[in-house]
Amino acid sequence: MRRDIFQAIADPTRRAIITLIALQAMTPNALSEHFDTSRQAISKHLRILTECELVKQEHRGREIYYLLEADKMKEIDKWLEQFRKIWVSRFDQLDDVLQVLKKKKK
Amino acid sequence: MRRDIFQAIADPTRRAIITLIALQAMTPNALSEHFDTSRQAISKHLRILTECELVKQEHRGREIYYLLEADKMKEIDKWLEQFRKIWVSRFDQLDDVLQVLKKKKK
DNA sequence: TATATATGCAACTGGGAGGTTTCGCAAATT
DNA sequence: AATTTGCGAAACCTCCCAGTTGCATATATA
Repeated sequence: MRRDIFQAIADPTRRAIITLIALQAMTPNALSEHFDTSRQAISKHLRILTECELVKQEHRGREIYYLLEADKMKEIDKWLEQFRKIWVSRFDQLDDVLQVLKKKKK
Repeated sequence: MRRDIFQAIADPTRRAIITLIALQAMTPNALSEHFDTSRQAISKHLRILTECELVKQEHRGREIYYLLEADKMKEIDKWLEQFRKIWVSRFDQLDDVLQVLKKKKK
């Protein structure tokens, strides 16, 4: 079974879970109230997120709080890095154009 | 059919395609030589990437060059933004720790 | 004009993913 | 001790998705 972070964030429900627990740790029950699916379905999503180490458990009595491992998100950031260079060069090109226009004005 | 950028980059082959054409525009044939799948399979991936506006076509004779719409990648960057705040606060906490250590040294 | 090349599209297939329902276990409550 | 509550795991179902094969179309070449 493929289990990487990109596959994990592909599902909109999982992205919503991530956003929710980014604010504060939550239990599966509390989470499932925010969605139109069963608690078990949420649990499956949490299992996947856990396997990707995007999420961590914290047992408190019979409740399990899930909290975000925000650092793991940096992997996506890292992958985006290669494209940021392109964005920058685009901006550079735009700068060049603006420089030319400036000179013409003078 | 769901067609969003997160689902698009979930597939490792599509991520590789994106990385390849980020360097230079390529045809489906040229692309398929980099993979262990048929040209048609690559074409399907390109279709999905096109529908997500992650990729643009450029017809030259009977060849079709695919080039990256790098700006579209910013959408991922945008989604990551909400977690960057958490990274920053983590760094701040680390800074605090370092400050304390510094003071103790003095 | 006939052939080779580059590509997209349709039909089919197997496996995986997300959902539900049912069950069992552990902790809290009565 | 009996019951309620919170949770995960297993079994099952449906549907989507990535892959293949075969075919149609358009452009270049002989």
